[in-house]
Amino acid sequence: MKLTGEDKRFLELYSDSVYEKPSVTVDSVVLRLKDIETDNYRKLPEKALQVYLLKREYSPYKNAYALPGTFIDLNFELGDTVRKCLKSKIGLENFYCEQLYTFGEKQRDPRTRVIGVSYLALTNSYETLSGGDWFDIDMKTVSSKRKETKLGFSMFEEIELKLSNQTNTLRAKIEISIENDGKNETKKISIKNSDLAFDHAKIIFYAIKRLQGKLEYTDIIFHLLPSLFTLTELKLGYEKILGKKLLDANFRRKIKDMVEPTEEFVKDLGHRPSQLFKLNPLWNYNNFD
Amino acid sequence: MKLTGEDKRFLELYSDSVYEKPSVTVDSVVLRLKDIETDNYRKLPEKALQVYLLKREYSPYKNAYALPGTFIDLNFELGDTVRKCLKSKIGLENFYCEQLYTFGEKQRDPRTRVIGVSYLALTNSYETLSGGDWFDIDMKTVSSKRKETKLGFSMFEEIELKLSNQTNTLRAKIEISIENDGKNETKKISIKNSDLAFDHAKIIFYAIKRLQGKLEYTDIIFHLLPSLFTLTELKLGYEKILGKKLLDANFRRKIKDMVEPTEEFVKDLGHRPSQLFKLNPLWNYNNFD
DNA sequence: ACAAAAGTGTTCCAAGTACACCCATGT
DNA sequence: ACATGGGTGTACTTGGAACACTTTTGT
Repeated sequence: MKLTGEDKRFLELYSDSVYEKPSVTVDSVVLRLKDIETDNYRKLPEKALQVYLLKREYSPYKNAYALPGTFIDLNFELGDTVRKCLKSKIGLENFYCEQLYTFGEKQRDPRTRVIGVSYLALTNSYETLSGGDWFDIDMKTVSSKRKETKLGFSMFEEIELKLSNQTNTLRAKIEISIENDGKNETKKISIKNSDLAFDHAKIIFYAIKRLQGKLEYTDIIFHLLPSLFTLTELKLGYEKILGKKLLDANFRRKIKDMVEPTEEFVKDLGHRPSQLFKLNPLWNYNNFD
Repeated sequence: MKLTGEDKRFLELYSDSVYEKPSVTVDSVVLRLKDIETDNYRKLPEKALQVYLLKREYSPYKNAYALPGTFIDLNFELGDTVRKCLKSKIGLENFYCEQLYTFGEKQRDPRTRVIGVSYLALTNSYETLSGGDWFDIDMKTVSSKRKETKLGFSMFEEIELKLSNQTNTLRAKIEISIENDGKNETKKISIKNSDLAFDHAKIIFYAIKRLQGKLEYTDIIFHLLPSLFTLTELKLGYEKILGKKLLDANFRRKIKDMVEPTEEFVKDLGHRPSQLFKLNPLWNYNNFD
């Protein structure tokens, strides 16, 4: 809608300094699927889902690991801020990016009120990043209780998030509690004993859940794979992200329309050469994100 | 993670006034499914999907319709701000609420840089709200072009959003363009000729898409229906939101596990009495939102 | 020969699609 | 009687699940 003359006069006089404002940051969960080579010449490399974290240089949470993020600059769009931040802080340039969730809890940053707009960033290249470290992600449910009540139910789930590499292991526990009284349902997600700075363990948790959810009905996984891949490689990616084994024959049928065979094969592997595939760009899904 | 002694000393000295901060608002898309009675004594009422909008009292966009929203108060959680805002501005108290998306375009508010955290709010009561008006939502694709290119495709879609009641009709056009070059895909969503204030037409569009998406795999629709309902009423709700007809027998099978029959029936309707159902609180889905 | 992965075929079962049909009611 | 919605059954098709099996390669 166009501004009226009255609006323009109003805007000339407008001053927004009267309201106290929060700080706003963008934080990115940068993920990749990394090949983990084995010594057996026949074995294919396994895939590891990894997140890139930076060790904080300053208080608060000095020396703790955190997501790459920055306070926003009022002259940049949010998406551009994410790209600029990842390029300058860790050297990442080509990646897929989507908005994840906005965290605004009063106590999430001890400095001041900070609204954190989080982003999911996926990369398929192995370009060397700087300033931080990749961590293998291992997330599993350690307990899950469900109790039927008179009118509804209550549920309590504990999830352990373990981020590790050769030198560090970071842990966090995520607790999800759901109360349903037959009429209203309340869901609380809280972090306990996190080794990460701020609420970043929770943001990573949201990112993994988003990735798992979208895996099923979008082509999002291809942002984590090289442009040419074997079907087994694709399957290993699915399995790692979903945390469960898939049956080969069924998997191939299921993703058949999403991919296109190429003329290339991978050889010299001690087993039958495997055909390389690429994403079929004509495949589409009817969902909106 | 716990704060260290160093963190505590740092925080005592911390002043955040050096950074220029944006304003942050919360805006809510309040939706309901309203029965539209007909004069034929046999006919069931149709359902209309409606959104509640307020006429702006001040510049900018004075007299234009807008979503209920407010600048955030640093002493309240975001969700509490939404509840407080909707209670005080329109008198809505019981509703389902989930975060939708955060809009941050530089030019979305002519006053200053405003980060808008939007929420989807659903109500199933017909309580009288004040200060604004309900508008029937009618959204349809008016054109859709898809062109295959050498390596990928490009798509352009125009969607018309029409919001109307007895006294007003508001329109907006949403344009979606997707460019896929086989490697990267960029998607742009822009509004043209919106009769609504700010980018609120776009936010409503996002809300409808979210609702449509979650309809298929969650029990979200029950937040728009009374606690007791007939299966036809439920089906009319699905049809209205999805914008397509469903087959009765199949629909009943599909939602069979989600609902529980009660002992009550609706009579005096000029046709066979219909059994009233309620949501089965034990039904659950494995998805995360 | 054999280990490892590539790739196909078959059977069973669950779920979606389309449609025909009967039931119950107030006017 | 009839219009209207309530409700069931059935035949067909599609897609997932489970599993057995063959092919191809480097060492």
